[in-house]
Amino acid sequence: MQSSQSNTSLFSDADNTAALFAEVIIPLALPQNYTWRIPAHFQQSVQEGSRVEVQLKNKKYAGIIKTLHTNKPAAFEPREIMNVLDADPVVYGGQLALWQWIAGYYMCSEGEVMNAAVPANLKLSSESILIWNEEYGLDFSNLNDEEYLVAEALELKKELRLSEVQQILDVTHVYPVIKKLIEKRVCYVWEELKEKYKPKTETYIVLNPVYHNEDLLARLLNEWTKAPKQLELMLAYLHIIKAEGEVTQPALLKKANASTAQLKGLIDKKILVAEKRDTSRLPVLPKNMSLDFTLSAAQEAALEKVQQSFAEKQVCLLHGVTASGKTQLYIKLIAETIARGRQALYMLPEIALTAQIIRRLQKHFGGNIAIYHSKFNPNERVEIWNKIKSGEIKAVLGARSALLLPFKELGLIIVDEEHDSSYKQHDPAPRYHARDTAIYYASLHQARVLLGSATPAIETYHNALAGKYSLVELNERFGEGKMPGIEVVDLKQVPAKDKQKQMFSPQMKTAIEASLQQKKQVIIFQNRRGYTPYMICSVCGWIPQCQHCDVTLTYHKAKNKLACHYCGTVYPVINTCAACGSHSFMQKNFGTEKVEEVIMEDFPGARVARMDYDSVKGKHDHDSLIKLFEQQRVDILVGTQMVVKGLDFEHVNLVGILDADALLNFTDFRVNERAFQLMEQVSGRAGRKDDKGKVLIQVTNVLHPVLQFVQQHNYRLLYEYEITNRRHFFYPPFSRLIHITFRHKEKHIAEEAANLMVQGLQAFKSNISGPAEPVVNRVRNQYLQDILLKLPKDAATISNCKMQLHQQVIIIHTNKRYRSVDIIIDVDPA
DNA sequence: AGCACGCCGACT
DNA sequence: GTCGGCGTGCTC
Repeated sequence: MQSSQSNTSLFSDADNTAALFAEVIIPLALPQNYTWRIPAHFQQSVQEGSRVEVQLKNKKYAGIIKTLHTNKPAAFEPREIMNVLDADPVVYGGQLALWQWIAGYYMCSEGEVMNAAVPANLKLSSESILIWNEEYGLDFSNLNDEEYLVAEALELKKELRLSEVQQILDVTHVYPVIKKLIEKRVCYVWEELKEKYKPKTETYIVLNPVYHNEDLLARLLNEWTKAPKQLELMLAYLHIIKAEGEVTQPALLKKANASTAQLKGLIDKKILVAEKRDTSRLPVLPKNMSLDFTLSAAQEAALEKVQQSFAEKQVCLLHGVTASGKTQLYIKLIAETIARGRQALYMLPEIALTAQIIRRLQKHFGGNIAIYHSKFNPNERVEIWNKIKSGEIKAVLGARSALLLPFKELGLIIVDEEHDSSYKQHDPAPRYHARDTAIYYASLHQARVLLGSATPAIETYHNALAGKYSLVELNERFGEGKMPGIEVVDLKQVPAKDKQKQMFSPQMKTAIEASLQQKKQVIIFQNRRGYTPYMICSVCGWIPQCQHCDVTLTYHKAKNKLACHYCGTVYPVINTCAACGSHSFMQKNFGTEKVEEVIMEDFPGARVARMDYDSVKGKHDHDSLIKLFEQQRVDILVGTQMVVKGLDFEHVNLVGILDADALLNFTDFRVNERAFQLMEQVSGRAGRKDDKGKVLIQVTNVLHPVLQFVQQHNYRLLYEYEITNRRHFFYPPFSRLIHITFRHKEKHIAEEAANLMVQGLQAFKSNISGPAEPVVNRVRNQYLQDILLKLPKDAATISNCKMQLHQQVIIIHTNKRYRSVDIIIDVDPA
């Protein structure tokens, strides 16, 4: 990694070599990139995309060179770079261009993008080390207590890391004390930049080359006198090496059943040599590919359509029902991309990256495919990074962050479960949407994007119908798979003997019993966690709400607590009405916790498990619960929408949706879209080959259009319904409304910002023609920044804010505590 | 991200 | 008075 400085003698800094400068990306949220000078002796070794060691303020960083140029900055005198860290660039120009676009589009710094893209072990920053000043002597009389403590430790150990000083002192006092110590010349500071990536090494045992001469070797063995154990080991070694070609130290010792001392003896006698070699941390799989399956006629036709569409359009939406075998299409397309000599990226939402899909891909692509997601450790990441950069790895299966890997020649990006909201990164910048970013990336590099989903996001579907993307439908289940029959149970028809017992209609009960009897499995879907979604005072109707969110509090029976499902605050159970003082509350509705309890009462023989946010905390919980269910060690799985992410279960033949009204009774169109997606996805879990299965939907509003669409499995109808029945459309294909939230802890400042925004947008409004999608982007990119600059001095904090674009909602927030002002602006030109 | 500097309220 | 919290500005 360290570059050589061997050309130093060829160039002197006084040489008339043209002055060279570098714009460097530092992995920090800096307002812009800064420029360093390249001293003459580095001019041969620097390249765009390489890491350089630079000093910024008092710290050293490994930054990445974005551009090299000869324009000397007029406003300041650039410092010199201190070192070139890479002989070869760590990223290609393609990545740098993508970073720039992400930074611009999602309003963050390129450094923040770099932070998200580059493995931690490649983006080092310095650690301060205090070095004892030998000339100081031992006179500690002019030091105070804290200074004395550090000085004493320093005198003993000669140097201290910052973290060690923090252990000695109260954390808040570290810097002032160090400052004093430096002033008093007790010590000085050294900034150390360390390469964190360490290759993994293994010790190989090789024969001293001298004994490659057969005669010499024979004589050595024949004339062997002492140490019979060593001779034994020696013979074993020769045997193994003949069979296997090479052998590592632990393997040798194990196979020869020998001790380290015996081996050491042979090494000391210079007969054998121990050699440390770098090895890979990644599993080594054979690099052969096997595509040992055939596509059905429907799949074959869809594949052909996709391939044709790529000739004219960059992006293709593959709209295929659950279990239609989309993955097999992907595998064919990946193989084809590799055959063309380009790389392929297969993206999945993190939660869907299960062992099952990983094994499946590895079976077909062996060592040509790498897996990449947030659970890999930093060293492994560096190795994957380098292998992708070199082109050794041809395909990657990963979560959204895999998009930022240094692909050399990416030819195909598959975005599976394209509608999944976890493609949008929310919290740390860059707040990018991996699907949209993939599409941009493809346009930069003539790659193709395949979006796959059984329930496409409405904006994707719109783009497909509008002709921006091509559209391929796959409406048939693969193999003998049949679509489940969907039955709606009208809860109004269920006799209301006991309101509480309406959880399961007689139809639902019969169906569950039938499934259990057939030794099949059941999924019960209720999209509310907890025990009781809200409690209501039976005297005055008061409902406990969260102090921060105005959201009703859900009762959790296991924890015996009330919880806000919006902000997560937990409250003790309230027994007294805050409005009238009564002690009588009614529990309203039911969540998964209660469903589980009722099932255990009603179906005593059945094994029940619950899958929701509360029951599966760690990632392993999710995996192991899925495994349990897969192995049929659970009969009934109760869960929230979590049950739809993950896998196809072979033995499920009944899916029950207990309270579809909870999904349907919203006015917001975006929620209808989600309701549809959820119901469609849940329905897709039912039925397989031999048994087409059944979906039972309990609902009061049986005539709800979304419900009817679910029954017909027709997304297009939903889409048209949404257009013709416009409601609150905060969304580009239809919407001219922009919803912006301003947040600041001083409400009047948020209001002021909102007012300025309104003025700006109104000025903008007269220029609008055509669809609103570009309008939103222009407003955001152009006006928002102007507005922030125009804010009064009093509101200067706003200019320091972070902006987050989520779909078309722009949230501006500063600190943890804030008040918000929402504005909804109609930018329709009419 | 760090770190310095300046402002303001809370204390020996 | 001054200590320490937080808000703000700056880094080639």
